[in-house]
Amino acid sequence: MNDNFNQPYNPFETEKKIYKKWENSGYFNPDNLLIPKSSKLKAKSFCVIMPPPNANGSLHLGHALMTALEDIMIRYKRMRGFKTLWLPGADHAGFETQVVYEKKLEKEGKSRFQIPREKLWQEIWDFTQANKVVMEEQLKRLGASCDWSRKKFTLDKDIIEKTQDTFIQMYKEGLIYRGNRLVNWCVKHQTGLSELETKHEERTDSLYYIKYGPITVATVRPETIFGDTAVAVNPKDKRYKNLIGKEIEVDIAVGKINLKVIADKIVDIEFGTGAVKVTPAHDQADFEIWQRHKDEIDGPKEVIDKFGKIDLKDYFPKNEIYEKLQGLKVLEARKVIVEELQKRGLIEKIDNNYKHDVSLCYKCSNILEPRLMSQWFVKMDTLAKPAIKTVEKGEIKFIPARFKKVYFHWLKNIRDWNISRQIVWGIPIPAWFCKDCGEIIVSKEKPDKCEKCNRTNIEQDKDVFDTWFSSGQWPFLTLGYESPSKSKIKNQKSKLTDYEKFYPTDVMETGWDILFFWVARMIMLGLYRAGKIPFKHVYLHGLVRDKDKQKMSKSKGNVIDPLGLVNEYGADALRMALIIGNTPGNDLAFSEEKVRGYRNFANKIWQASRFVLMNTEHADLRKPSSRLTQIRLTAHDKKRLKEFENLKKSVTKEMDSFKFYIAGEKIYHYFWHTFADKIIEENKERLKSENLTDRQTAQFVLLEILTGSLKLLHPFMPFITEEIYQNLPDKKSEFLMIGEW
RNA sequence: GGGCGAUUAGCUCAGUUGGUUAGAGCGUCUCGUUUACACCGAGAAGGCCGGGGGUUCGAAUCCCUCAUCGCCCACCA
Repeated sequence: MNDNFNQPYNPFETEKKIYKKWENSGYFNPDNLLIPKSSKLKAKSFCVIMPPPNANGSLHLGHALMTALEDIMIRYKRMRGFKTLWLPGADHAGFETQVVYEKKLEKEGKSRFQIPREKLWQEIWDFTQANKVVMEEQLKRLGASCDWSRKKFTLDKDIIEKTQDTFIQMYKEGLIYRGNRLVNWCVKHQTGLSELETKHEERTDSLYYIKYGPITVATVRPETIFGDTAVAVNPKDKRYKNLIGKEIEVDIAVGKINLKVIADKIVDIEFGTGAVKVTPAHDQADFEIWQRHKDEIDGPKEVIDKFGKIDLKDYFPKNEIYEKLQGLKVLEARKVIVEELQKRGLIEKIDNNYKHDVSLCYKCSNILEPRLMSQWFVKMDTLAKPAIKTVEKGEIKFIPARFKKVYFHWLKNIRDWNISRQIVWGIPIPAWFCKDCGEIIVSKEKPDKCEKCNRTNIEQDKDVFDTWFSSGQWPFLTLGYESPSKSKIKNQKSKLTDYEKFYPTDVMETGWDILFFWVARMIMLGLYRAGKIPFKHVYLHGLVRDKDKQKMSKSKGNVIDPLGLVNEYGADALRMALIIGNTPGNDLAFSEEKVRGYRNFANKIWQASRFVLMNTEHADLRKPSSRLTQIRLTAHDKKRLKEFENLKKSVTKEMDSFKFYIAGEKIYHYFWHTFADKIIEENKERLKSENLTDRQTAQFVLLEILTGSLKLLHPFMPFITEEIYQNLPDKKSEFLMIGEW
């Protein structure tokens, strides 16, 4: 018995040692993998692009789940003889990271608005680089068998350039336009957001009924009346029939304005008074009403500034009321204007129990202020159609399949995508503006002069891309996609590129919560730019919750650090706890007890292996010739071996259909309750036997099943299985990691 | 307002196209110091498979309906 087998099993030292060995072996890199001669699969490839974790903190349990799932797929395919690539990376995560960094600054009593652009950018760069190092170490501790030689960052030079190329190409083809539209503006973070970055919450507010001359309108936002440009009613509403098309004089305290009454079918006759004030600059629905009635009514009048404060200077002369309101925040202004209107007897009634939804910033939960801004938009309908089709045709499969419906619904109702962000942390938009004539020039390099007026007063768009615009291109960018013209020249003679070998990738494994943010956009952008789907399968895992099914959050104090668990119980145990009983698409109730249970299992594997090896090391099983002559399998032995073969088949089947939670449980159950509890027990007598044949037959059976079991277990519990394999008397390959399944 | 999911043992969940007495882990209880393992072994208790109706020789599984919970989407001021 060799000294390596201390007990109980100690994962801490073993796991670090084993990972180093793997890493030094080079077998994480598919280029170094030899395809076994016996494999019928030849040089088939298998590729998973890791969802790049945000480089703004350390890994949480969700990342550990992602790592476990993907590593299982990768290790399984590698053992099945595929040229297997798992490509790691990290995401600069624009807005997310900037918010994290801002919070850090706030704690130090600083504000990002006081730091010059370039300096802030450099600070966040250093911050993310430091985080990347930590994250990579953590991935290694979890056993991730990814190819570090190919790791990518979303701000790598080539990624930035190719992201910008896509933008330029889309602009040229009319898929991207600059539009002056209402965007979701976060007053705190001072940036616009896409509709996916908003959340909705029900609020109880007051609904004010305000007299607009002969008409009474109902509104929750009386402070926007300064920006009114019309009153809308439903064309079928008899009450207002003779007012449609006429102008009415409205007293709005700060002055009097004339508003045209228009008919629009969006107005609900039943709601309120059936009449709506139209404020195109500060309400999405009103903006759209204006677009339908451009000829009849005035356009947007902005009376709220980017800080969420009232600004009347462009539209009203200074007077007493003006002075009271100017510069007030929205909610304060609301009080003041209501008071003033009440004084004038213009408030008909107030419903204080009005329930409605408000849009909030998904990060800070402040109410979003719709604001009129010039931004870059991606026209989505053209991109969405092929993305729908390819899933309908089954070229991309969802696991679980029900997410297809959610995907279709979103794509069929998709709205144009605002990709401009008013932050510093991100990929610069390759666009330039002529300060003299306003011409827009889309180009990576600064143009010498304006294409239109020939003057040289040119400045770059200060905005950066929505982070999902770059990560949406991740699969083909990380694999080194080159546009066809370039790649032709380059590869006439040379070997296949990664892109040619691995794209489309095989599986995209990620959380269902970013189905729209990321998965849908990768499909659209992959089809658009590379002309091919980015992946064949989408495996969506759920959220890791605490044992009471509560969402883990810092404020609740129920966050569990995966590395703490790795240190205490080992990565193998943590991986099992995350995988078993966890079906795709469903959230997981996670508890430390579960990890402890699988730590016990790891020890079980250790002890059983120890027993088998203790009883075989002097058996001289190393020489096949002696083995063959001394072994006589009984009917029962054959039954046991057959039983294992059946297990292997069934586990293989589950692995191939992405049912890792079942595969893992089957092998777990077999190893503990069949191999350890039954097979070892029933062979103890024979191991003590005087009869050499009996003894060696028992040794053979135990060793055979142990080795096979280690293989089946390896994708799930890579460390302990490799460590034991290294101590086996006759191992066929250098590592279990590249052993034949 | 649309849509999705869930409801199975005390807890967390499986149950693949309908097919014997419905499974696992954890927990509970009883027994056991058999030299691989107490991070263990042997055994046990525990379920009108949310309610109601239907299809079927047969339903946890298919259909309808109701209830409760969770989630996503949506420009009703």
